Amino acid sequence: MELFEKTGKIALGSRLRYMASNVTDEAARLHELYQIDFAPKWFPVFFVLSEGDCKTITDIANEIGHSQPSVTKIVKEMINAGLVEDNLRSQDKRRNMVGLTKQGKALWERMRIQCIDIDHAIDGIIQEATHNLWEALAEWEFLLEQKSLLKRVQEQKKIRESKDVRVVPYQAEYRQAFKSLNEEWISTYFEMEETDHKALDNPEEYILAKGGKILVALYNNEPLGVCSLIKMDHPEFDYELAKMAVSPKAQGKSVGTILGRAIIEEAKTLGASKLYLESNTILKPAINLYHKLGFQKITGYPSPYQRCNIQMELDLRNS
Amino acid sequence: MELFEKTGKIALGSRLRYMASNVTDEAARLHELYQIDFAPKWFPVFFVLSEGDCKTITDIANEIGHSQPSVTKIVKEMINAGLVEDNLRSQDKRRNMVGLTKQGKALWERMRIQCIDIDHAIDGIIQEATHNLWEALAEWEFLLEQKSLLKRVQEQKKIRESKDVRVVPYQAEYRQAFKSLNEEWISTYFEMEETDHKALDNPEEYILAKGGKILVALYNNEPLGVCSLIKMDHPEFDYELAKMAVSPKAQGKSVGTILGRAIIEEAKTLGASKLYLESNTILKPAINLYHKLGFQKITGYPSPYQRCNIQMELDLRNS
DNA sequence: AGTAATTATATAACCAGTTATGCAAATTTA
DNA sequence: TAAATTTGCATAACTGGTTATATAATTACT
Repeated sequence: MELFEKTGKIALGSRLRYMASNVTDEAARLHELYQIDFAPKWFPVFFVLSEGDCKTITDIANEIGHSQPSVTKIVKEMINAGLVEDNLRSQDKRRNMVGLTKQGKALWERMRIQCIDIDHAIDGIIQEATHNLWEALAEWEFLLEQKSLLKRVQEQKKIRESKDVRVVPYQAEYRQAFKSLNEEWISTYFEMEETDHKALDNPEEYILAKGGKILVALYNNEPLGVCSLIKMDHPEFDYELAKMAVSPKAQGKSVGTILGRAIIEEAKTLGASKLYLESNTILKPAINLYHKLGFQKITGYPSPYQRCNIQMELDLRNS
Repeated sequence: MELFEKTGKIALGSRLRYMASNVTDEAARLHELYQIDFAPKWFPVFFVLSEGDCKTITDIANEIGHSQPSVTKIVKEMINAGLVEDNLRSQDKRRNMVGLTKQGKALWERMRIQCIDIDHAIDGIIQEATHNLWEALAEWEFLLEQKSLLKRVQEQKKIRESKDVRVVPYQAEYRQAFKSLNEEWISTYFEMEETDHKALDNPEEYILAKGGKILVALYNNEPLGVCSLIKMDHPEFDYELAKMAVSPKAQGKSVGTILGRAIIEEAKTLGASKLYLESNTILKPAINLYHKLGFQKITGYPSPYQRCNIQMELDLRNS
């Protein structure tokens, strides 16, 4: 199929289905070649039953990775074909124990020969090819079990989108965003306090004029994250990292990380040696982010905020 | 799936189907991730329409390798979703020209980004894996087009079965087979002649007693092929290769070749230096076999058989 | 020009699987 | 020990495809 070269790997599913149906069609004709009256779809059930004892419908389904109703249907067909018997010995009357009939066992003996021929034929193709399809499938089953395709694509999306996040200094046009993004999370988890209102209603005066800094993260020119450094009058700490807020719309774009790293760089260029922050352990993603950025938990400083139950610091002289 | 390791490569079809369904399921969830209201099965149609102009149902079906009714259904669904318009300009009123709507084109632009992420994600798996599934599929498509799986298995069957063919010297128990196998082909294509009756009714006297040899090919102890060397009283030729017959039941087991090689070996151990045979060009498979065994066409010797229109020789001193 | 053959599509019926559901038997819990 | 839950299976309805077939429009052939 030429199409697959054009679409790219997004058509992997279609390509697999296409190959599967080709192979299955040929398998059907193979049974004719060996003059065996056998539907290819019976094979997995037939195989597990050939291993010996009788089994329940559900056990077979689990072993072959089909749904239970699918096995029920196949077993019914195989009973009609005389290959399989059901309701074999079991005291549990819900269970339907299924096993091969004499005829089924005899057919299996003939089938094994056919399997060997097919195995050789497929090995032949593997020899001819430079890429081993059989091994590739086994490997992919493993790799996708480890980390699903969905997860892998999600990661790619994040990488791509985070490339489109720009961090810019605060300007008057972002005052509304600075306020609403912060109000959103504060009023969701806590109550707005007096100190919040002061800083959010007039950041120019309460943050910038006092030597602080505000950064805004833009995605498609829309402000989706904000963050500020507030100048502290403290023997140890130069700035407080505060009023960090990221819109829920921006999830999965690493906006928090990008903004955090940018504000730390900003602090460094301002000549800061130690940063301080206060938060609440209820905000798990935020705490995780601070940790990732290098902040360490500290204790014993007074806070103007009621909601604060954790304090952290970042020593910039280390890095 | 552990099963696939146990069944061997005969389950290739199942394994492919299993992987295809896994990948397709994840694809469906991917569209959710990107908040696109889109059924994965629409993708091939959507893709070919995105390439530009509108197309007929049948053209689309051919391009994506689906049946025409499948495309009819998909197009209908996409019309309901507002992505596609039908009955676009065409003077031929049988044709249903289909193209993307504005909305469809807009969706394609968003989708392209998604495709890139998926491509990257799949490339990532390919990097992790040692066997390249994508390339393997492309290669297999090519190799199976060159020679179908059916044909390849047929070849393996032939190789295996020809190993079970045993060649043994003539014994009285094979007299009936020697006669009937020869009568079968002679009376199908020609008339039985006087010379035939003599040799077939009493091979001990007319062939063996005169220093000739008869070999019988057995498959599962059943005589399915016969062949004889008849001592010639001739300055150039030592023996005539004659009364070679293979049952139609034995087709695809290389019985003819095996028997031919055996009788040539026999002639060598008898010290023969040149073999002779007569046949008819109507028997193409036989002539091919003689050729394969090394016989060369010659002319100008008298024959007791009416049906003979070609004569061949094999010089044993060459090999 | 009229008939026959071909083409493009829609529709119906099927196929190999799925999920959803209901029922009876068995097991667990109170 | 009775009630609640779980288990095993059959059945029904759906899905994404298929083949077979009917019909209308077009083209080819007297």
